[in-house]
Amino acid sequence: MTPDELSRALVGVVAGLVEAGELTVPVPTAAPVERPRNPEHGDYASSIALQLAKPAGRPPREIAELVAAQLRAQTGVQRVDVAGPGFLNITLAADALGEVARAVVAAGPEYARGDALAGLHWNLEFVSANPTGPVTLASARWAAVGDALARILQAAGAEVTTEYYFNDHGAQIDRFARSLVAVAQGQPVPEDGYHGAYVEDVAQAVLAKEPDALAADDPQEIFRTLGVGMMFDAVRSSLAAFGVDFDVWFHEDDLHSSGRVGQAVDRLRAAGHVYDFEGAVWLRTTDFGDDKDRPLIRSTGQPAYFSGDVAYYLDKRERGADRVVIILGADHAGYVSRMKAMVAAFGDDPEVNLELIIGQLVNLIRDGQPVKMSKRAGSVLTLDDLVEAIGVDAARYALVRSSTDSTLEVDLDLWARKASENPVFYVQYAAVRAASIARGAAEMGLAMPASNDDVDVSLLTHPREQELLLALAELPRVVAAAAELREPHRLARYLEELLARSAQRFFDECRVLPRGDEEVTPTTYARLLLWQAVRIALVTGLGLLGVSAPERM
RNA sequence: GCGCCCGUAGCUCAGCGGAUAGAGCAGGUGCCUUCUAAGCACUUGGUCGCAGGUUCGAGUCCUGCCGGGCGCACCA
Repeated sequence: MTPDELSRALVGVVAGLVEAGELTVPVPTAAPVERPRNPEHGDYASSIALQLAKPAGRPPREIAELVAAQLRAQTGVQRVDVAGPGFLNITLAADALGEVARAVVAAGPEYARGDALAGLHWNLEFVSANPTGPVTLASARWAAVGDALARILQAAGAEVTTEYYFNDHGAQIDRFARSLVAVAQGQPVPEDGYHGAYVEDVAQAVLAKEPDALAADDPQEIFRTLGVGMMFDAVRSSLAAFGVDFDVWFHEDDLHSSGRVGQAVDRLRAAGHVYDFEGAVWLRTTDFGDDKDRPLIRSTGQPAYFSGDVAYYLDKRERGADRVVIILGADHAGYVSRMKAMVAAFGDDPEVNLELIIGQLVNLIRDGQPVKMSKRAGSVLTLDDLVEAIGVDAARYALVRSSTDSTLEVDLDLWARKASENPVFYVQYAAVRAASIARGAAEMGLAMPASNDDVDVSLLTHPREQELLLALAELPRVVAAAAELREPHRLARYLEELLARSAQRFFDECRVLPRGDEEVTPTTYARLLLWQAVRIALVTGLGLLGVSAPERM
């Protein structure tokens, strides 16, 4: 019996009591089912009686007793106690709990899937850095989080399109091009230009391709086109090495050249939210809660950066996105109100159609000291540097395992270690042990029964087995919660603190394969089935985070 | 000054209104002729920043303070 099934059973019990006239309350759509912290409080606890007390106008313990009496009659429920102010402490029968292992193996990778977000099309944009330099450490966090979130939303039933928005239009690009030209001419980079060592590399690469570039009519245009193209390739290649690809690589320039920026502005003007002032065109975002109005077209006639955002949002909606999600760094927190206002100006609901995830920054620690970053000197730490230092799996896991609301410290020494104190190693090692046992069984010629239905899962009564089964039962709920809250770190924490930990403890206390002349028993098969379930859950869970689960290490 | 985020064990961090607040690291102590000890167990360590409020119940929600991070352009 899974927690979801138990929740439905509780709702059914309440409905029955209402129908029988023993309880007068609106029947809830779902009943809370939690894993109690204290194991003495059973496998699961429900506060349903506490929540019904008020609408029923009766003491919670009295309601709890009514529900408990009915719940005890359910198959799979071994014991129900009323505790404290009115909690129901529920213990499942061993066979009902053991069925979880069979269910996981039967479902395979589908076990983690749900349908909570089915029917909605999500557009998820992340990273979206200017093509004026390598992918930075901060962007790396959004690559890891965004990619994991996309996988998790899909696992929750959503249709997801991932997008990268190249800001390849406007002043920053011009500065980049001027920097390339300056370097190519052997002159110092302009004050407002780009100073990293890579600028030299790109400039040389442009010259290698177009040796006469500097003598052309418009050298800056050649350096702009070729240089930006090279940065596109560099960004895509860094992300690909990180295991991140996008469904759509969107170019800001397309919005301008195709006229969609103009169309979006016209549409807002027709809706009455645009005005002209001192030669510039403004969106009256203050009508929708912004601090000040924002320019769409500058008095120079050049479109302001914001106009691209406006047209891009409209474009996403017109391409079918019900929910537009954008992951941004904390340095863009100031954009939230104008973006929300723009959504409202289009007549959409800013609380529904646009979601901005503002994530905090990343700091690196090496030898116990912060790794210093100086953008000015160009010594910005990059995604490539991080991958080189600790590898893709550790990098992705480290970047995804904390709430995006918290600034993140990544201790390079810790994440490079091949030991259990390294969280990603710990989780992967649990999966390796599962694989190792399956290999051992195969080498012994130990074949599972023809059907998993013939495995007696009621034999899984050891405390470590029960703990592990309860952990396995949580996976679908954890994935659903991570999707609904847009918090992939919940899945990582579940994997290391609950699933892998339970598996390691199970490994330590419960021998599976027979030694020497020991007999193969029904328990052997039950445990092999349990390990199969664990491996599936770990591989699936790590997969949703974009982290591999090796067969051996 | 205004806005957003954070403040939980010595350190790094979990904890979508539930019972006696958790994990890893660091400190202390045990367990390897046994499926990978690349592991496990035990143990030390908390005024959940402070003060009010909401309610059956607050680390969690609200208000105000204190401390830290990031923003506050006709830049992108």
